Amino acid sequence: MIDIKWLTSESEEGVPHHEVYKTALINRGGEAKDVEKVLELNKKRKDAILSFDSKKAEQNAASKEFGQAKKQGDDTSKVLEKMQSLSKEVKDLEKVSHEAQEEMNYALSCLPNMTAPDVPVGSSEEDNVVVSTYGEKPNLSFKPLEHWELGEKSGTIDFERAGKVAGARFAFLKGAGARLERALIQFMLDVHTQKNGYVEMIPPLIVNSNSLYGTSQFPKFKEDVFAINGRDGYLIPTAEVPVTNYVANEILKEEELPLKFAAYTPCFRSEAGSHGRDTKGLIRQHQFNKVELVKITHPDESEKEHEALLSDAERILKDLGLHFQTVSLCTGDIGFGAKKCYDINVWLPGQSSFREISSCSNFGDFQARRANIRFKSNVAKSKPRFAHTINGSGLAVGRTLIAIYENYQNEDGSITVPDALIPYMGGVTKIS
RNA sequence: GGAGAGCUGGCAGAGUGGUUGAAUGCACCAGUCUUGAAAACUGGCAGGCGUUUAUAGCGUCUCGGGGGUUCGAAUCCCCCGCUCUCCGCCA
Repeated sequence: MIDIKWLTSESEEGVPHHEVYKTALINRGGEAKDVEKVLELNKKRKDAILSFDSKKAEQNAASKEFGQAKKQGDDTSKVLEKMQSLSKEVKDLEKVSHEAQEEMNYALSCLPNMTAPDVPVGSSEEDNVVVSTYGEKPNLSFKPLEHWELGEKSGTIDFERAGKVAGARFAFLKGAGARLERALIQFMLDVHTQKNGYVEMIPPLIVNSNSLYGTSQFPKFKEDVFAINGRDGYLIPTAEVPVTNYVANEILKEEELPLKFAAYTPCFRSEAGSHGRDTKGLIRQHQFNKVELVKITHPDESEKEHEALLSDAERILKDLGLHFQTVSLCTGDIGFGAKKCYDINVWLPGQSSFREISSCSNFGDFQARRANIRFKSNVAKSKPRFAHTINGSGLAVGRTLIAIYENYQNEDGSITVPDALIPYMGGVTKIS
């Protein structure tokens, strides 16, 4: 959520912040009129609050008097009629004020976050900026296969039967393929908890609409999640939702920041609107496994913690010996709530392209405002402040499995297990 | 699924229609005392919104959430959520 107070104020140089925001919004592909609308609704809201407050003050004073008169046994029947009409007026004004606040809130909650100054300006994926590259393409002396070919050949990934059982965009992992998936989860969690200092968490896989609002999937992206019948419940599209909302509506102690959580969960996405994209293979599934990293930080530390989280995620790829690029997403490609975002794109020889395997975002206070995550220091009279939230995949497990299949494939269609995973594979060193 | 009890400030816990945003205790903060600490004592200590230069003042809202009754609701009524106890079922 954009801070409405910030939006309606001016910078020290006298530049109205709504103009600054408008520029940022246009860079993201938004429209300036959405900002105008919010400003207008905000004015309406303030007026409504003002008239309610003053009428209510009138009523409160009269009511107090009334109570005292009644206590003394005075005749109150004369004023009663006046009080009754006053009461009705107050109720009407209250309703108007509630509606005005909700209207403004809704419009405001549909505005994306303000991007950080160092986010590259651009209109699409093409304009993302590569900030670092690790490793090199594997030197394959044969024409590499795509991962689904390898999966089908080894009998470790079964799309066809998944279609029968569940429909499109599902898969069975089988035998050594399933084992590799499990090994990856274990490996990632071990690295993050033992080496990177995260606290492991297993969160609920079903959350309520409030939580989805808190992390800004709602109200704008409602169609992307699966709803549970008969209750206010949705399958999580990412562990970011339950784990970030873990501290929703809380005032944390300054000294306990940053909170660092690592959570493995399956993730569920309806993929509405992506028909025809990545229909083959494991790239885009309705259900996939992910190890998610979440940090709740002090505002002054969030940039630093964001960079650190990125390298925590990159570490997994380095340990697995995979070639990747880290890109800073441009204004046109960055997600709704992110202030700044890095994607890690891993090299897939079968597809002969880099594919996203992690997305690490700093949300600033955008989610914290919605989920009401605050912290306070012990210093006298210090006010609670909004924390910053950061999250990133560390990593998408299914896509990591793909990367291993394609990068570690042999000419006969078998896959060599990378060294880092051998302790987790129960003796399996080759998938065939 | 059935029956009952509850949900109040950071925590514990009073309060059952009229200056109650809320007693008290703990925690926390500031200070006095002390070589220092502890103890004791003194004072402070919820958040949102509006107005405002203001973390001053004033107004307003908030006692799980929403609605209702009333001149007036933490207190009465209805709906929803959650927690606990007992029974049933169950990995």
